[in-house]
Amino acid sequence: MKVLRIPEATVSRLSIYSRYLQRLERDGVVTVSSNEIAKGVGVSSAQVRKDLAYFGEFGTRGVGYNVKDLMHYILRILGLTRPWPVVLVGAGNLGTALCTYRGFKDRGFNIVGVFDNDLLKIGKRIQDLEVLPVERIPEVVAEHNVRIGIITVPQSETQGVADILVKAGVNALLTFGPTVVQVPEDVVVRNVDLSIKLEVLTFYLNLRETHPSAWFETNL
Amino acid sequence: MKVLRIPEATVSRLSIYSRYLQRLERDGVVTVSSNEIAKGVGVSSAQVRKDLAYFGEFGTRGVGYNVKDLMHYILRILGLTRPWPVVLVGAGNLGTALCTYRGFKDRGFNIVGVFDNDLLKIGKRIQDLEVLPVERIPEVVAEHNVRIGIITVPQSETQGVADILVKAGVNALLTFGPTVVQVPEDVVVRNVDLSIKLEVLTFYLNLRETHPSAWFETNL
DNA sequence: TAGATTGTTAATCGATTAACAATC
DNA sequence: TAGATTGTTAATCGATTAACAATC
Repeated sequence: MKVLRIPEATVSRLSIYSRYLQRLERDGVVTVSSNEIAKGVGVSSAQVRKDLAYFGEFGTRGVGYNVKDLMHYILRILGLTRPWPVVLVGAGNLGTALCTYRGFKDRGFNIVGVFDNDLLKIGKRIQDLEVLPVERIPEVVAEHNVRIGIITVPQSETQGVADILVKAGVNALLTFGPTVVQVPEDVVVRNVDLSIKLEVLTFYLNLRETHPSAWFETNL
Repeated sequence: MKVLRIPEATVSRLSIYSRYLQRLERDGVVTVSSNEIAKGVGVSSAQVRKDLAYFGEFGTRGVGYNVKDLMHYILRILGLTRPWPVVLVGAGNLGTALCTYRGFKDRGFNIVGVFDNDLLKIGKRIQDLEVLPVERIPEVVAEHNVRIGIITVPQSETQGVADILVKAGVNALLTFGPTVVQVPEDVVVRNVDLSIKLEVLTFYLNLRETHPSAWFETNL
C-alpha cells in the first residue's frame, strides 16, 4: 500500500510555482530551471525539485523544465484543469467582495450561487447572480454538482450553514473568522482568520519594541 | 546574547488560546488546565505548555492556570493590551468588508483611515470614515502614529501602495492576492491569498477522486 | 566530451510529543 | 501525604537542505 504524505506547504508552493510559470509563459519563456523558479518565488531550488518529486519527473536533466508542460502538470496536480463550481453563502460585504474577485475566476473557480437569509439581500444582484434564499442551496448544489462552499456569514451562523452545505453534498469548505466548524471527516475545511494574521504583525512589532532587537531572533 | 526563536505557528496558536480563554472568562471559569485548553482548541496539552513556556511561567503546578491572568499574559505577548491604529488602502468591496468587520475592533484594531485613488470612491463614507485620497496617507499615518497598513487595492497597484505606506512610516503590512511586495527588511509583511486556500481544497478533492482513498494519506 | 541540471539520498534542522521531575 | 498539573528535557517526527550520481 503506497502512502503519499504531502506537506500542505508543498501544495501552497505548487500553486505559487504555477502562477510564476504562467507569467513566464506569457513572456514567451520556453525552458526554466529549478534554480530560476526558486529565485522567482523566493525558495530554494532543492525545495522546488523536492516539491515536484512527490508527483513525478517533469524535467530533463541538463536542460530544465518546459514552462508550458510543467505549468500544465502542476495545474493538473492541483485539480485545476477543469472548472470548479462554487457556492457562496453570506452576501454581506465580504461575500460580495469574493464574488467580484477576479482571482477566483482566473483559476477556474466559478461562483454559481450566492445565498443569504436576509430578506433585504435576497433578490439583490451581484455581478450576474441573484442572491437566493438559503433554502435553495440543495437545489443549486445538485444542479451544478458543487463540491466547494465558501461561508461568509456571521460567526454564530457558520456551523448551521456548514451543516446545510454538507447535507447538500458539498465536501470542501472555506470559512472565515475565528470559527471552528464540526464536519464529517470526509469534508475538508480550511479557515482564514484575518485577525490572527494581524496579531502575528502586532506580536512582531511589540517584540521589537519591548526588547532590544539584537537580543532576539524569530522565524517570523 | 539571548536568542529567542518562536515558531510562527506558536504565535497563531496563542491567538487562538486567548480567544478560548475569553470565552471561558465570560462563562465565569476561574481556573483551567493545559489539558482543557488543548481539548478546547484541538491541539495537544504538551503543545499548549510548550507554547507558553517560550514566554514565561504562567501556571501553578497541581492547579492549572488562572483564566483571567493567562488571557492577559497572552494578550500582552501578542501586543494586544493597547489599541492599534490601522490604515486601509483600497475602498473596494474587500476594503469595505474589512472596514466593517467587527473581529478587528474586538481585538483592538482601529481603522483610522481609508484611502483610494478612485475619484468615485473618494468622499464616500464607510462606517464613520470618509474615503480619502491616497495623497493624504502620510498625514493620517503621522497623526495617529499608524504602524499597520492593510492593502486591498488591485494587484498591479499593491507595490506602489506599499512603497507609499512604508515611506509614511508604516512597518507592518497585510496584503491580499498573489502579490509579493518588496519592502525594507525592518517591515513585516503577511499575505492572504484566498485562491491558494481554494487550491488546497481542490488538490485534496482531486487526489481523492484520481486515487483510491485507501492508497493515500496526506497531512492536509 | 564538457557543462548543466535534474531526481534522489542522506544530513540537517526545527517543531511536536512523550515522559517525568518539580511542586502545588 | 496523595493527587494533580506544570515546566522542561529528551525522544520523535517531519520538513528542508546539501550534495551528488544520473543523464541530457
